[in-house]
Amino acid sequence: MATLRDISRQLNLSVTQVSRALNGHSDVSADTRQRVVEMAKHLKYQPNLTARKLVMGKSGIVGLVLPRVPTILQDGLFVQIAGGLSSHFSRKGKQFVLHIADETDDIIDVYRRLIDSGSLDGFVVLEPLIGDARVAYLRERKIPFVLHGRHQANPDYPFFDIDNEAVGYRLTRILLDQGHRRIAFLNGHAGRAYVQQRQIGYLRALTEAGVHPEDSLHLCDDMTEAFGLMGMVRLLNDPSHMPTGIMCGNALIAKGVLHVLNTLNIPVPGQVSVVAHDDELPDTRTAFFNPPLTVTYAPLENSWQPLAEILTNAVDGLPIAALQRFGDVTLIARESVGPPPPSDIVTKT
Amino acid sequence: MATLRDISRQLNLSVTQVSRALNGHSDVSADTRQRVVEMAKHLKYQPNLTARKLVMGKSGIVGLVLPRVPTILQDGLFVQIAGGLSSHFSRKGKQFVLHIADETDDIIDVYRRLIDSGSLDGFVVLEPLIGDARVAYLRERKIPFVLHGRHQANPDYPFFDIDNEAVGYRLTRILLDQGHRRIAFLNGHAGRAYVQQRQIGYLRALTEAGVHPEDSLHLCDDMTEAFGLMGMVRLLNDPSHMPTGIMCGNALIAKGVLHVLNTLNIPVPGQVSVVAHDDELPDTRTAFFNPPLTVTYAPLENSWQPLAEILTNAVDGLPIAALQRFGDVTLIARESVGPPPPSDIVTKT
DNA sequence: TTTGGTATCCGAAACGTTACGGATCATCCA
DNA sequence: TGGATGATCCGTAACGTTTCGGATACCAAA
Repeated sequence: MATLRDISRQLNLSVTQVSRALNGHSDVSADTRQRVVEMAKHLKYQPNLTARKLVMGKSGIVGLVLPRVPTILQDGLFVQIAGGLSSHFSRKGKQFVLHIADETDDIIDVYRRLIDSGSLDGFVVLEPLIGDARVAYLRERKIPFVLHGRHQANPDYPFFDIDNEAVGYRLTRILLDQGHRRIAFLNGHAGRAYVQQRQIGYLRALTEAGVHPEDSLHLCDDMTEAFGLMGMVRLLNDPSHMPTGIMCGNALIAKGVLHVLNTLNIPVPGQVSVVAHDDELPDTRTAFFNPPLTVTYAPLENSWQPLAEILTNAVDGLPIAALQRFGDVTLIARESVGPPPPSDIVTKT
Repeated sequence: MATLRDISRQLNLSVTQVSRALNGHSDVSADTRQRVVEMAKHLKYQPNLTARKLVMGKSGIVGLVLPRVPTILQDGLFVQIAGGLSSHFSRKGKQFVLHIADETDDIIDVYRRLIDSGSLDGFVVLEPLIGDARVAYLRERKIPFVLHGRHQANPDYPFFDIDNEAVGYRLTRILLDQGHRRIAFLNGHAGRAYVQQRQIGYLRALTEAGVHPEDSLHLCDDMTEAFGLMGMVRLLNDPSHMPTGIMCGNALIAKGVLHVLNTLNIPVPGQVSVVAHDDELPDTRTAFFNPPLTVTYAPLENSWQPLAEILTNAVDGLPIAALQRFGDVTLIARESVGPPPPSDIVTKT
């Protein structure tokens, strides 16, 4: 509860000078600064964020708005996201708040209220859609934000993303290089930008290899185990077109796919090879799948720190170049990939 | 971005009067008030919360601190809690923020930092332990808070709770009234206050009925389906003491219990009767259990509004009498309860 | 006419911080 | 020695709101 004024009186200094000392300004002597800092510690001084915000126009608080109906929030993921962002922001001296929007509210209205109330400096935006309305609104109002992912190829706004086209391309190439020609892709929900980008990579790899893409082999749905189950069943229903390679948009889908294959005693990778992208979702360890899964690996966990850094920089007004970053994707080869069965090789050549 | 000053200039009034008009004070004429309100609407005036809180000393923000390791956070529950509280608080004109504490941090330190930064007016405290350290700390610092549950019988702090002793008592009575004498209670984690209170109700009902409680029939563990499974298996391992009635602390436990009974083809309620307390956890509909479950019913969902109201009142300094409320518990009789098998009745009488 | 009351309004201060422009003093070079 | 330079400091204003005490005008009662 101590104020700058308290410190200044103890030290026979002006409030101004104390403020400058504490904020690391230049025209304050080393000696004075030290005395101020010590006295601040002694009096347990905590800057009053409210007052600071009133004069600076910034609150030091950033937020995340999530819809109440959790599409991405299976199991512990929600906590992981909120916790990860929260701790990295607090490390940067920012408060992070999470706002759960009522399902009945228009999401843009929620942002509008939050912005108008003037207590948030910026936002983290998750799961961008193609042509995302939130992005459009935040850009229009010139509110700092950072996108987890992108919603167009070369954006002029801050983002952290992995190269999803490369993910699609590499997964496809793993299978192509083994000789597979009929490769299915159980991708994510159609509206998502990264889904589209991965599809582009997938198609590019196929056409490069002279394989004509088949629409029936590219399935889009929510990235759940259920989709993996249903999708795999659907593929099996058309034996003549049965693919020999399966790409899964995430580990949950792969779980469903493998469940079906294991249940039907279809050998993996003897008859069908499976690869996936692995975000390292909670309780989903691809290393312990049956068989252990070959994946492109980019833990979501690695996103929180860059997102926090980028948004912090965006709020501080750094140039756009400092606000765009890519995350690493590594390839982990395990035991779920092999050449296609001989019969299929013959069929194709 | 319009300020009080803007309105006052348009209307040839003082800033003071505009403020008073907008805040419903008394000494402002009806005519003036109307003009002010209209002008405010016209200029899209939004009160600057920062300025307001600076002068009033309150931030209008309340919070919830949760540990990152989610004990209570199975699946969608977390979102339900945060969303429910959030929307009810915003209806009361308060902002609600959620803070996920790092698992490494001492929880009290987290509260300390949050309080010292001065941006939170009060807290919602969930899952109180017996002799809860958070409660002690908040009381010591005289920070408003509301407890979901109590951690002692007649507390002098704000809380919302159901009568857990009655829950224990009523569940036990349902079974006693049918003639059961060996009644097991798969209760919750031992440190929790409500667990203790339910145990008290359970014991009271038993002794009232002249039944001597057996320690081996009262099991405590986390309220999960796994506990239901394990607990039921444990009970079955001692056939001589096999209970004819099972009480479950929540629906998840009951799910596990019924899973075991169904798998072993033990008829419910023919051989064993099962009752539970039902919080209406996400994805857990006791009406559709096999058989449909007789429960004491008190949806968690009903807690968020009273909690928001009570904390709001506490922050506003209302007397303690206005800050303690009980939630309703209703009894829903379904098909999981019947008399014990004849052999057992004979044995007992 | 005076007094008192009531309804309506206003100016100034305060909340705690930062930004701006200027002040003071010693030092240094011409 | 005069004037410029740089280091260090300070007073004041500002952010937008609420509150406090007092002002004004009007009307009824004495």
